[in-house]
Amino acid sequence: MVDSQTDSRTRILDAAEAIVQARGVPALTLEAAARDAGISKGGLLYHFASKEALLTGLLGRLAEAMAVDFDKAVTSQPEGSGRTARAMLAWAFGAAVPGCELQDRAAAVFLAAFHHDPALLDPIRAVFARMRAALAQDGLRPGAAQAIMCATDGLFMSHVFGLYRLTEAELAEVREALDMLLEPAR
Amino acid sequence: MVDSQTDSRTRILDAAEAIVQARGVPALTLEAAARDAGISKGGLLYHFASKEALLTGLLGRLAEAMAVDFDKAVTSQPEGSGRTARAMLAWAFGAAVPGCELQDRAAAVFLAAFHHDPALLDPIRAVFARMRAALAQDGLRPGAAQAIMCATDGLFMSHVFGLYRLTEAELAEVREALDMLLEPAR
DNA sequence: GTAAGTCAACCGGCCGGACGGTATAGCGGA
DNA sequence: TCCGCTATACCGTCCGGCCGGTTGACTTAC
Repeated sequence: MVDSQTDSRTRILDAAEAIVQARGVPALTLEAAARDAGISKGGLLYHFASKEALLTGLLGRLAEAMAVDFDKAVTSQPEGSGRTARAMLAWAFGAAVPGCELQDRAAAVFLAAFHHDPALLDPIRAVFARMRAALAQDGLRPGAAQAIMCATDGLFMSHVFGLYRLTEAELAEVREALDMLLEPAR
Repeated sequence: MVDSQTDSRTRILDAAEAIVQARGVPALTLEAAARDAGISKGGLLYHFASKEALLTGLLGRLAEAMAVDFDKAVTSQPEGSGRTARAMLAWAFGAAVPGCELQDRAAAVFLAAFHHDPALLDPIRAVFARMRAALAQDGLRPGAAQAIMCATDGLFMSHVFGLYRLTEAELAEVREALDMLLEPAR
């Protein structure tokens, strides 16, 4: 199920994410998470006093991972106009094809948390707000950066719900189209 | 809760959608749907033999409404290159601001159905596939039309999960940026 | 050095409640 | 009378949460 050795807390979180990914939100029960993490239900409840606490833990971890990952994408882009938007494109299209581990994790945590209580997504909302703030002063035409973010979010949603999946060729074409929006303010 | 007079079947579907919108997916129980539809649980089960049947009914209705609405948006656009993409923009941005009734309904049905069984979304997937097929032969630069669809889907997702909400001014800016992608193949 | 005490970590069984689904009886119009 | 529709009562299951108890490592006391 999940690597032993690592501390129980992260083993539980890993197991919970894996369950949602593999068997869906309804399958995420405290018993199942405990079992897959290799501990008893009581043991799980020692670390997370309620299901909500477990979900809060999942979200905190995800929000931090997303923020770190995104910041890394930004700093790896050359400075200048449209830096944040370029980072977002690189981030989204880099994650869309391969293991896209973070993408899958995000989808699972999103759905599980939202199902229990939409307010649990607040940490993620904060991350998105930060991204939007950075995009707003990116030096691009107003709206262009936000349009790029919407597009990457749309790709993410199509992935979450499995509505459609673009081939690599299609992805490249979409990216090429979005690159057009990167030209600085006219 | 829901208008009387109309036949029970649609009253039940309306009530189910309203419950999810108002109180979330977990609140959608057969009892609650029956009560809000002004009917007993047994009565509901006469019309929908199981919860899955109820969700299937919701999805069928939604898929048809979406297809009809989208086709209407297409035919109301002048013919020519990029017609489908223009329709999609008009559709999404027309629905993003006001009552956006269909948008809210879609969100509710999406979440409820996906939670029960992701395969239930197949009718919706068919609608999306039709849209993508229409976009692919829209006469635009390859990828531009799909990029527009991704952007509108992103707007939809931000709405579903309440991740962020654009002001009308921001929406107008985003649309202006996306309009740039409408220029015919270079 | 060892006995006593302490504390975090964990176990596993139990309970109350809710939900999906079934069974069966009742009602009103054609 | 028959049939479409509705109401009521009930069952089995499952899940979240709780609780008493256990282990083992580490400190302290003598």
